[in-house]
Amino acid sequence: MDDEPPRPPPTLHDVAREAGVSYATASRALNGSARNVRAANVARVRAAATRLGYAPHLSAQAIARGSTNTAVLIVSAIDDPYFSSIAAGVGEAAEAAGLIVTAAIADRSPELELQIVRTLRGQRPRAIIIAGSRIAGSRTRRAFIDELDQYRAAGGRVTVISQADLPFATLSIDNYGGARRLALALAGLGHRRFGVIHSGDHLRTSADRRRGFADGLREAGITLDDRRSIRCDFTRDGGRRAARLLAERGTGDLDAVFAVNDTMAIGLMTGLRDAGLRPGTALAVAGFDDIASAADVTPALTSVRVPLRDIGRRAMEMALTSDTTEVVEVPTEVVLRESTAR
Amino acid sequence: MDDEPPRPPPTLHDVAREAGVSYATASRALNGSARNVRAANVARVRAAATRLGYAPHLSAQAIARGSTNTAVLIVSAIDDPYFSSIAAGVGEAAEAAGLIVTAAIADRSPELELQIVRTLRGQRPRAIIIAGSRIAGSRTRRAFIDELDQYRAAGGRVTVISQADLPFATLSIDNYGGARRLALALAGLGHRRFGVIHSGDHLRTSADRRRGFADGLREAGITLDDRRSIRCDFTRDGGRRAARLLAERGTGDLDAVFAVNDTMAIGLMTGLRDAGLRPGTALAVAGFDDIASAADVTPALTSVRVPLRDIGRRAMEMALTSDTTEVVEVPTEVVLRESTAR
DNA sequence: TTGAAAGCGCTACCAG
DNA sequence: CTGGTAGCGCTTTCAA
Repeated sequence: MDDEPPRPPPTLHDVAREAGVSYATASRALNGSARNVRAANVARVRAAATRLGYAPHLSAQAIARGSTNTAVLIVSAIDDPYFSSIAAGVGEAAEAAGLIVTAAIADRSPELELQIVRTLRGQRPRAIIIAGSRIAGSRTRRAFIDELDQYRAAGGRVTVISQADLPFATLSIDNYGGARRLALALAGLGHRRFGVIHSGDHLRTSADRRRGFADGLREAGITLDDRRSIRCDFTRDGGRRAARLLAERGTGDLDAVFAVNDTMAIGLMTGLRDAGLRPGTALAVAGFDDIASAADVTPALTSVRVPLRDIGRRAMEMALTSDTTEVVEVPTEVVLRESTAR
Repeated sequence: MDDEPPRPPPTLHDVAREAGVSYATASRALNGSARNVRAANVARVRAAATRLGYAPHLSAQAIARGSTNTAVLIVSAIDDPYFSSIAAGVGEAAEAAGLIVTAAIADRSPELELQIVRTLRGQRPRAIIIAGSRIAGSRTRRAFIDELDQYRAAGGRVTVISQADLPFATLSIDNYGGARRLALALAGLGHRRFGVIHSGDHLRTSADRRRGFADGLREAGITLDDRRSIRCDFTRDGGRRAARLLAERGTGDLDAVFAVNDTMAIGLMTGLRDAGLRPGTALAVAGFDDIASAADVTPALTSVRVPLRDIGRRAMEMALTSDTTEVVEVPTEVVLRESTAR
């Protein structure tokens, strides 16, 4: 019933006519330097715009001005506390800067991610923020860098989160150091026989955390036996699956497990419980990221704090200000809770 | 060191020249109907584009074509499992439809939300999806509806999630019914003296769930005493604060608490524990939404399942297909777990 | 302070 | 199949 043929939205032209002024004046009054327009006219134009429900065509503005008010954020998954916290920070900073955020989810493959960057570059955004990437060692790496270089050559800003191996401004999370200190702390608590739940070394974050953990243990005189590691998805369900495997193979040779992120660790805890093993008692568990849920599970999860929201905010700010390809190291902090021995 | 003056990105013109064909041919080969171009030329143009790192200016395309490939998603907070799950679904469907998603976070005020809709309408998106809104009873309501009506009059699609009181296509979550059935189930388990943790009735979702819960109890012959209700933020920390208040005033008159969403319920559980009260034992707790964490806390949280990701996906699909302002009711399902009596 | 008009990068129509 | 060109909605000189 409401199916009238779409009537095109009013243009600046319509507003000008309605207000009885010229096109140029209307433009100035609405979106330009209104101070160069007689007050009465400004009012007239504003009124006409409201009456008509005028909303400036952002694409037309972009093309005429030669610039946009857009920023692009690329994440691997938005329903993951790690990324959604970062996204919240990015959104906060974007709002402060008057930018609109376009979010892309690149959860499948490096190819898709490359494709996304290429497309989104076409938006001519002011900044591109890459949080979490599968590109690291992949075949697409070169093309990816080229794409972003081209973007930067045209005046675009790139900030990468956590991936210090790309030649762009980077907010580098100290994954290695955090994991290393976590290992030392756990050894200090008396844990000796460790397992690691990780996602394979193609995910840079997983690789760095695993390496840091192993090195920390080594410093404490403990050797990490790779046969006690389990590789699974970087997700809650990955963690659960790992728990099942662990339960099947028996946990007699373990007294603590480090999962390379909290989401996995929490899934692991639930999975252990399903298998009749009490996490924190039968087997200590530690994660990484210190997402909000870490403090809400029982026993509360030992983790390594990463100021994710803050990182998102700073990534946006860096993109907007820094000229260089500087690398800023974000410190991480071990947070001991009940899931590991006291 | 890398600070050369930005060289403007290559245009189609550059590509055409590089390929030795006309502007029009280049356009056709790249973004138009390539089948109307001799294969050799297509190849030449593609090669030139790659060589130059050409990416079509999306705004220019939008303006020339008169349409975009954009969809807009408005949420109240992205770092909240409720919204991020919906966002994941929206993203999934958007990708399938070849759309780019612009996400706006409207966490402050109805005014800001109105402002956002107005701005984003300027993007001329194909669809606007509103998930969670503070507009419901507010003063801005009329202006908000006008804004969206204008958008729709120009051929835009609007889908609202959960807010069945706006005159747009709606994916209505059965908040009332779910809460009502939850109340009946809890009464069936033997719980008698209930408290409710809510966020005030200006948040439609909170109001509906509270009302449904009260009505369900009434059917079971139980009267909900409003003095046992606590109003707090719609967040985890809101729930924690409620727990503190509850602990202070004493929980002697309660044997179960319903928090109007899981995030609050989980914060409540943590807060109770901090106060030395064992949730699920001293006091039963139930939530709403059945977010992933609900199954991961201990005791596992009784809740009402809402298929959030699915809702996001369907919202996008509805926006793209449905012509009408139909209202689709999404059923919810009570999930009993250990946080309530067995 | 105003209006006219030249673009911005691209699509699509019209001739050839 | 190809090239020329008139717009798309807006900003921003340039003159008046």
